[in-house]
Amino acid sequence: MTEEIRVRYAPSPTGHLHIGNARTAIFNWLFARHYNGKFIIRIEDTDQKRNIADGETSQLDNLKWLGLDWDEAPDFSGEYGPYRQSERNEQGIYQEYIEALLEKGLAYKSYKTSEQLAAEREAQQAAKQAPHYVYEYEGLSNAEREAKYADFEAQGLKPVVRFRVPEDKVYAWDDIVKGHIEIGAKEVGGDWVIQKADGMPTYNFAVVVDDHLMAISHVLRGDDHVSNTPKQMMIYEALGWAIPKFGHMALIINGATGKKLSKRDEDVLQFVEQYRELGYLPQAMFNFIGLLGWSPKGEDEIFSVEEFIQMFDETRLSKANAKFDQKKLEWINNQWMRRDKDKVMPQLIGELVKADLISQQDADQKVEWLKSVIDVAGVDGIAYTQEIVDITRRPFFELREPLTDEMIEYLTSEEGRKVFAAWQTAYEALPLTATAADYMGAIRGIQNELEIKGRNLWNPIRIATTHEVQGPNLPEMLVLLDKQNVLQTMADVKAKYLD
RNA sequence: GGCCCCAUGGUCAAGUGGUUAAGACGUCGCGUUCUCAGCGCGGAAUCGAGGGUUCGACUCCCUCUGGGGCUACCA
Repeated sequence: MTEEIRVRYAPSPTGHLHIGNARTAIFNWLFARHYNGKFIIRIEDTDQKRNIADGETSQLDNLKWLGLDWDEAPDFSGEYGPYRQSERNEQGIYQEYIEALLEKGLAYKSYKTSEQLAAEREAQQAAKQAPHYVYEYEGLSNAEREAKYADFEAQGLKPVVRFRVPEDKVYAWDDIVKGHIEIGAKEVGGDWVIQKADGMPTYNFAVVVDDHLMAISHVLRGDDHVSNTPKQMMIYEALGWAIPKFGHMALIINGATGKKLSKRDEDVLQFVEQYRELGYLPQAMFNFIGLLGWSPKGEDEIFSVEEFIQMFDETRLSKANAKFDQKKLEWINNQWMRRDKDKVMPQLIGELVKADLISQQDADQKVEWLKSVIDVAGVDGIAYTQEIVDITRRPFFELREPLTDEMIEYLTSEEGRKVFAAWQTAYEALPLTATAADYMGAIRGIQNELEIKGRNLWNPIRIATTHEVQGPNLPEMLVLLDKQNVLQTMADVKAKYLD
């Protein structure tokens, strides 16, 4: 490739950053970074009704969080700005080309009302025809058409501008991911709107003007844009512009519904922000998304962003839709948490504070203790940082109360009582400086003395000290627990269940 | 309905005419162990169907089936 690679991610600020959008952004970014090209962000905010206030900032913020950066964007304009379509519209950029098309007779003004349009469509459907726009000025001369315009204007109607589709043509391109595709012009549904009644350009028109003016070389986007491509090619052709290379990536699908992941699917967390809040790591999200619809050469699964850049190869993009696999995401995140344990530690501690298990002040003072607690509880088995709360809550921060029937049974059985008594004595006798090995020694001592082992030995001890029958390695936990508290806990258990 | 795309285990997928059809997630079993997690070992599980082409098809072609996308004054 000789010309400069310039790709873009062009979100509309109608919501927060969705997994599907994030993937489009990531692959475009990888494409740019791998080939030393430019990555541009353009905001497509031509639907004023659907724009939401923090849509743009939220999208950019989450993109940044994922580790992306950009060469040109609304917040630090490059030489092809502005990068917001609303601003470009204000500058008359689209208007200029709409007028050019109007002048050449390649587009025209249409005054049909939405009621008329709906009626036409209904009639067509009733007649089992594909919905299709009906050109209203057939056979009229320019002057006659202008006269009609004036008529409609006099009635106070606002026009849209429609592109006159050359229906006998076939639009074909070699798609970067799907290969050769061709679609007949008559399939686009007739003359389509390029400028809305409010003066805003439509997506399919603006995207062409902007991609051309911004010198975009490759357009990598979702499969759902395939049928837009012929419309866009018409505009390139009508304006005499070179057509960029297109690549249409397979979509991400909701495993439950089998449909394109939609913002309305509530069974799947699908905003990057939601994962961020649960404590997924950005490099894990990137890793997971980067493997969705793309596969590397070897057998590894865990890659850094740098490795992705280095490995990127657009020919390995998958043509088949991929289901979103939450379990795999969890596994990948787990791998990253373990790999970057030290880096994740502050975040893990933060979760405990957020969950009110400990105050910020105490947390600051007891950092080393917290690290040990987290270490003993085990990061190895959790999917995301927020889960650290559940696995450390008991017995490090609060005891289960009351005991379950199963626990009471372990405790009050004949063997249980013996173990409890022996353990109470042994524990009291151990010094404050006792190590995990010392605790283990004491427990083994009881085992030998009473000839009780396994659960019948361990469960009464666990219950007496932690109110649990399961949890991390007990000797290691005991080191971290406050001796006075544990003694008190044992005394309480004894008074309540054993006396 | 029309047009377009897709099709390897439950999921992500490698594979580009000759392979024992990789690997990962998940799942199941065994082991380690007081339990959970982890770790180790092992197992089950895939080429949607039918026709061709070929000495030989998961790989190429056709048909069918199934799935998905689009079909707006949304992007």
